[in-house]
Amino acid sequence: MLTSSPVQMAEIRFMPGRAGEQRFPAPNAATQCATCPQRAHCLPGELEPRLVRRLDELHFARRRVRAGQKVFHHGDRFAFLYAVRSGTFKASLAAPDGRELVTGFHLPGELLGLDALAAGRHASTASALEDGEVCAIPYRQLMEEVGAGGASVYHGLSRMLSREIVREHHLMLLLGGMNAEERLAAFLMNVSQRMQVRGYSSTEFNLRMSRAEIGSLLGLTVETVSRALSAFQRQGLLRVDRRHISAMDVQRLRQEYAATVQ
Amino acid sequence: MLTSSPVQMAEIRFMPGRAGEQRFPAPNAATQCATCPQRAHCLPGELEPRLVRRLDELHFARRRVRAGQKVFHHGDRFAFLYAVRSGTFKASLAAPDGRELVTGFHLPGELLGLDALAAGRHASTASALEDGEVCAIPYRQLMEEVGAGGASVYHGLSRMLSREIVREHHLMLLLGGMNAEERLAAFLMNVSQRMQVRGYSSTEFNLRMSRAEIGSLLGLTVETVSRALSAFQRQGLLRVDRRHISAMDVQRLRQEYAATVQ
DNA sequence: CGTAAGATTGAATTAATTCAAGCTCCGTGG
DNA sequence: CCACGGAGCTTGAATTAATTCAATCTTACG
Repeated sequence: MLTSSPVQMAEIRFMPGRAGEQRFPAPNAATQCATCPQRAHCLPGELEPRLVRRLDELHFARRRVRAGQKVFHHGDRFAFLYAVRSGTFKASLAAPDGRELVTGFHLPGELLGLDALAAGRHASTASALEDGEVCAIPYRQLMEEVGAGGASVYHGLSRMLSREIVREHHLMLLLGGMNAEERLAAFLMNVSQRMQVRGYSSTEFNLRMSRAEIGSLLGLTVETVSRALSAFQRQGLLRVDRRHISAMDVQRLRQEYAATVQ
Repeated sequence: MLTSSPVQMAEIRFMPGRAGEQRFPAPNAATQCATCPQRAHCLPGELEPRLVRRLDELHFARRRVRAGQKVFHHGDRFAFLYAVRSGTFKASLAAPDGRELVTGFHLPGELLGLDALAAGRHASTASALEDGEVCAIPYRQLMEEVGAGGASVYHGLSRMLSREIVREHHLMLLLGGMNAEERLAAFLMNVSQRMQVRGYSSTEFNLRMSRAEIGSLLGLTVETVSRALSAFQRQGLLRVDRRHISAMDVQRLRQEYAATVQ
């Protein structure tokens, strides 16, 4: 959802010269799943090494996406799934009244477009909250891979689909049964945990999205989000400086707002 | 979610003698997907006839589930997906504070347990709102089918997973951005539409769940659900008699509560 | 027929929204 | 370089929608 620093993140991913930060400093590293720093959290993380090599033979195209640009728009014909390679992305729906409803924020390794399989058209819109890159996975080719005996590719993908369902269950739980501060606490703990998994600090990070976008995800207004953040700061649970969160006391946050995180 | 009448529903499904209501009155009809009245809305609906026959060779076990009984409980080891064959089922999560949070109601043809693929354990609990039957689909065997070249089984299943994601998107949209009456209107229109797809009346049906369960799904209290229903009745949008809804004016409901339905 | 669970309705309370004002930071152009 | 302007954020006060509390009613079921 957010990175402790955009510069740092870019460095880890795109400067193969920096040994120690990248485990496989192969010359052409960045274009292959096998050597992608996100592979553990991404589709290949679900596959045996043999199949990852096969996946790489598909040569996924990488696409730069500038902040604010869309990866796909709802209604677009579905041809590719997108894996976030770097940056933070926002998935959203158009509400009947025209408003935009955020359904999730996506960090490196996560897939975009899983709701498109149902109807062959994208049901949501994905856009970049900061400059980033996605890998375009041609769905048809991926399926041919399944046909050619790579049934475990299917396993990996369906597990990611299922994971998305679980993620949304948690969001529903939050929307259906928690008050404003519990929602925000759950959100922050979720971000914290996902940052940690990716090797970043769990107590200090940058929110890449606006208060309004957080509110949209959590079913709250901007003002309520802002007030809740201020309240947390007043209680000494964290420090807020614009979009930078620091000194977050995850443990106290958890016990005071007994909320499950993804 | 609900049926225009339990008796009627049972008859259609389990009395092969009643010609005209059942399109394939084969002697042993009920045990085969190929002749199941729900097949169009279920997994086989996504598959070519050849594969449906193959699916049938797996001989899914049917399981009677009495009202109130569980199909599976969250935390259970995942081995089967369940297709609703008859009856109405409720999927729910245990909230951190112990309350039960309903995540959906499931009608014949819909799958239960799709959230279990992610972790190999059921993430939710499914129980029957009335006596009914489910087909237990052994997931491992289904996967072997994919391995043996039935890649379209994969397609069908992933489309159903994706559809579940879309369904939950709509629910989130509802929870995040609508007021009480809009939520209930969206819920009723959703039920109405699903009833219609299954060949029942879209303007008259029985709700199989309590007001509390509807409230849980919609993020509202029992009282609020009750008040909203009364308001609809006062406006002449429908008639309520306990759990029976009749004379529902879908069109007016839609225009007065401009809400998208699944 | 009596009881308990579910549903309805009203009144009081509260959490969150809406409305409104002002602040801060950032980029742009004078 | 600094001022200007706007977007995003914060804070306060008023309003409102929904919850909570409470009482009553209905009906399904033993």
